[in-house]
Amino acid sequence: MTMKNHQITIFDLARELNISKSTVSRVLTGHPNVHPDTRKRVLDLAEKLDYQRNMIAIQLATQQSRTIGIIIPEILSSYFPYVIAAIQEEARNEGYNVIISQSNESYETEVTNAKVMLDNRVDGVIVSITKETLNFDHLKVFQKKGIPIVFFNRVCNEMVVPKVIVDDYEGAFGAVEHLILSGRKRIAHLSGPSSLAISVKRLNGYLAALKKHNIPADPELIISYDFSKEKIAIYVNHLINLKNPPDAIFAINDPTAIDTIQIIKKNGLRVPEDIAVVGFSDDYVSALIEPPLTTVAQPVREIGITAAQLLFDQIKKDSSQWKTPVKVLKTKLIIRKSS
Amino acid sequence: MTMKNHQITIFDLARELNISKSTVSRVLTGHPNVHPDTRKRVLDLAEKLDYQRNMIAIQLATQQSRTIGIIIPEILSSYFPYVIAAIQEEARNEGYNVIISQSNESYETEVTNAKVMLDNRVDGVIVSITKETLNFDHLKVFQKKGIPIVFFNRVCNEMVVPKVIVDDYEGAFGAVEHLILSGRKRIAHLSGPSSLAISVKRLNGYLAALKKHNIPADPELIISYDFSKEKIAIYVNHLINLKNPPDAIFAINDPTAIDTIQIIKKNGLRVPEDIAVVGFSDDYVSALIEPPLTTVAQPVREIGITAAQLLFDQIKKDSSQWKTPVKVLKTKLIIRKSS
DNA sequence: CCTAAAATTGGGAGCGCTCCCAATTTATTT
DNA sequence: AAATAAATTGGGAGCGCTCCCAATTTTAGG
Repeated sequence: MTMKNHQITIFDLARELNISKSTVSRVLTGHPNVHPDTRKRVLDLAEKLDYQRNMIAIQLATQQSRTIGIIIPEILSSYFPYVIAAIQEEARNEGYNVIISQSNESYETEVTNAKVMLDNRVDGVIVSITKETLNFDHLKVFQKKGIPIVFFNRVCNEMVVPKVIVDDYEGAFGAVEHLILSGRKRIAHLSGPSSLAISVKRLNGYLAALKKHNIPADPELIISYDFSKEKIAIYVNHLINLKNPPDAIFAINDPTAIDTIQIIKKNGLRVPEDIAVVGFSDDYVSALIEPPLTTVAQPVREIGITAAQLLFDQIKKDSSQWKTPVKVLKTKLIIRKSS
Repeated sequence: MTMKNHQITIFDLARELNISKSTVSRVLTGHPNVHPDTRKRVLDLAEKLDYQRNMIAIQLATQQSRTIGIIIPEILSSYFPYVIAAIQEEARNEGYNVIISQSNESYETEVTNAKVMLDNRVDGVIVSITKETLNFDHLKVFQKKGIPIVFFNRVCNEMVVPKVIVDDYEGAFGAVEHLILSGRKRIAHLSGPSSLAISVKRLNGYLAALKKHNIPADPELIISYDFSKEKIAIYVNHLINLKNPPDAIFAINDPTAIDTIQIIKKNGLRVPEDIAVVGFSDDYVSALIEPPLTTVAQPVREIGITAAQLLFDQIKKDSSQWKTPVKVLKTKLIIRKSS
């Protein structure tokens, strides 16, 4: 029961200056047609009275929330915080607020979050889906209502809207080729859930690199998993104990790669001597672990900025002029000691 | 220019059912005094027409934004994301939205962000200040306007409001005592800016531990720095090259400790054999680096939950009943290989 | 000095909803 | 069946602001 002391409104300012609220509104919104003297008087009084505009009223009147939403699967790895930071920066420049929601990799939560965004009348959303998301009705609603939506990282294939991704295929290809060129013969791949396009693309990059170098793909060495921490140990141990174990592991992402390294070490094997490991994303941690992780770096900042720009492009234009570009950004292989 | 297709309002529902908007409003807000049949008819139609309530209008009418703000210095280390995740969870349970803003350790930005929160009429804020924040007028405004505010981690001493902190003194004391008990004689301390209470408290804990064990504090071994990455190398190198160098370093936080380890290693010295290192916070990274970092763990989840609860306590009560508890949570020393 | 044009201001409806109070309908009691 | 109480509904003002259109004032032109 927040007892708000009566707030100062434009009407108060108007009364005090003996002018109309319309005029006050004009100067406060930076409208040009107002006498310089009047403008000054209003501004001075607003300053003096510590007037604070009520965005909620403005939003209602203008039918714009000046808020964008970000829906992401998690915030605890370093990839998303960096992207978010970049998005927020762009949003601030445009004078927009940002509502962030984590889905915690849960489809249900993602649906709820989308609903909340809708309730709050966001002017646009930037989303990266959960590993569980197979149905996209909750996101198509935005399209249907004419609310701009932009995907990044984990995108929805069946929706034709702007997207920002990296060249996962090429990134994976480069990483695996690097392993091959450094003499690895049996390269395993810890893949992600096949529902995610990034999983498939990285897997394809992996397969293509093998093929190019005439190494037959061994199904035994390809494991698709659902990002659950507990499972990694099982899979890595399984790989290690094969009669013909891998001499390298290419992991779908850095957290997986890092855990993989821990488990390999726990088994008394050495990285990279016995098994080389390569990850994807260049998390903040990756340079710090022992051995430092070879990984495919993503331009996180650029991803965030691009996504935000694509969104604001739409927000500013009439929906009839919307384009649906898919920006594919370049990755960069960072070779460290783990390979 | 988002072309919003005319949205369905409670008035539309009312007209369709031939009842008044008041009644529709009643059922939609869960008001009890409404005939069950009517309730059902309204709910069914709302469902059928995919009615979506307009939170902005509700906010204006009720004078409540149902939004809380979080102001933090940064989001890129793992401490804050964890705390935020916990706060968001609590907020969701209470039906509140969350606006997050990073100050990037800049006072200016913090002031701007506070203003944005005010513009958006947040019902409360949870804040952790930047290292630069010495003036608190921008935060006192919340108090003045009767908007609940709760501090955590980096708190403002001159404001009497609820706070959530950990026992920094004791945490530091325990960490340093641990170093002493494991035989270290010359323990340096990389402290934070003295403007932050946590810096002072951790420093005091450090000093107290030395005192207890009759080790004279050597000013040469105590360095206060401003969290700037570049400086760490300078300071650590300086310490190493003293005629009488330290055999242990207690760092104000984990990022500092981690960088310290890197620099020590770069100098050809071993951790912990030559110099032991202890950090503070138990960042996600800390267990993964080589050697794994001994650190003082903070109950991040509990911190977030507690802060949120303290905030909602106030939001729900009249300001006359506000209490100003300072919750001091326990830390836990996690001993790993770096000491 | 009068008139037309330009600049500036005011009035008022409207954004979608809540909530108080009064009106109406239904149920209860004697 | 009348009178009263309880349940349900409707009306309308108000939240703080924007923005269109009309009114007023100022400036320019002849």
